[in-house]
Amino acid sequence: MDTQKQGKTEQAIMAAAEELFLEKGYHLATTTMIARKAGVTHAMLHYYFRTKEQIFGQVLDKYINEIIASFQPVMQKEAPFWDTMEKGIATHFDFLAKHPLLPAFIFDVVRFNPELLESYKDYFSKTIGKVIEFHCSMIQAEIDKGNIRKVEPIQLLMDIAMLNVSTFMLLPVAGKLANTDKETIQKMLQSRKNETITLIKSRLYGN
Amino acid sequence: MDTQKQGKTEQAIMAAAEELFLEKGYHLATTTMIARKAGVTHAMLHYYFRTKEQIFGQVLDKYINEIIASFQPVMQKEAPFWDTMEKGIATHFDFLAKHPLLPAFIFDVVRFNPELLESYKDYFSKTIGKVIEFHCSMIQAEIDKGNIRKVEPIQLLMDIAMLNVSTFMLLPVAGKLANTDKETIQKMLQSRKNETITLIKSRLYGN
DNA sequence: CAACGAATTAACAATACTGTTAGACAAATA
DNA sequence: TATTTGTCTAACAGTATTGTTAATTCGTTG
Repeated sequence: MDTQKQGKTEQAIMAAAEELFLEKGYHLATTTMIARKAGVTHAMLHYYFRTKEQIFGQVLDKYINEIIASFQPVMQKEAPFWDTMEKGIATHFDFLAKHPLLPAFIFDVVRFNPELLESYKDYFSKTIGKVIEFHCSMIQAEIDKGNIRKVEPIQLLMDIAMLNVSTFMLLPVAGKLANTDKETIQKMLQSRKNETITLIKSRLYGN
Repeated sequence: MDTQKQGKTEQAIMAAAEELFLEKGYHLATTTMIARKAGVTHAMLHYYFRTKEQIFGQVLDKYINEIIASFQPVMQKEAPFWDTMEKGIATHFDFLAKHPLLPAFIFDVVRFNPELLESYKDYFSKTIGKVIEFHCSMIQAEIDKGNIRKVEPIQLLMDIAMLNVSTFMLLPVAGKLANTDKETIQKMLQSRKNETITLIKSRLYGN
């Protein structure tokens, strides 16, 4: 809300909080660590943000808005069906590539601080919900026209979301389990975009 | 290793630890909570298991062995290619259905206690690694025979793993974000098995 | 029954974390 | 210059956590 010009200290705390909360989640990122990373005493954190939950709430708010914003540019009706789908998949993928820690962050919140999400639920259904419905009816229409194979639209969207999210959330984990070096993982990540697009295309067109 | 007949108390602690570690991960499941759930004082936990890390290690060990065991029955060479693939997907899916919290548990360990996994890495490549290689060469052979479309075998296996794991790890989270009731989610979960099989089949055969 | 060992408890120690507060300091303001 | 205001620090309080230990109970066995 009041993200205008904060003082240097406040900004430093906020930046440190963002990094640490994304990396470690709510409980494992302590106010003391955040303060140390920001180069101030932990009293400053409480001075500016009152409580840990407050500052976490601000970080959460920022990223939820980013997520929701990232869903918007996908909906333009004029483009041909498959172009829209492909662009949707790619946009979703690219957003995740820019924020690879975000899925785990949200996952943690759902798991351990679900009450913090209550206030966003209306917001969700009015934004992301709309995007899902848009795509579902678009897919259904294309089925009705006989242009693609019969699929459950919501299942197809889940396929896409799962493949994209797991690419950034699970693939690196599997990589660590298998002792894969970072460059290899990076290359794998990149190759996933086309793989997902191809997979979904096969499902719809069988080629 | 010595999972023979433990005393009642030891078993109760172990059972409570399993539940809580799976539900909350290493850091958020406290020894005090585990003890309370087991109906004993927390001193008993230290009496039987010495440290929190020890008891966590035992839980981890148990589940890693279950995971590895679950990969084994998939490899029988005689069956036709697609039967083997389909059975592999279904087996993987069914195992996850039986242990829906396991992916998040392992995810947590990789994130927050990676040192505990070091000792398993050899074991991994000698078991799961073998299964992956087996399937990769099986897929490659089928491509060479011209029976299926050209795919990167490892990508296909990642598709399967991602789709199955996300079904149990991410779908319920999405459900909570969207306020979906439990029965609906349960039905969605079940429908995912066929969806994944169909999706992979399309990719390989285009029908 | 006596005695030994295992199981259990309650109390304690040490540490870490969140949050508060009194006071110091500095810069703008009157 | 004197005052006020916002910033910052150091110290503290309160709680929760992991782990220890001395004392106690309980069961088994000689």
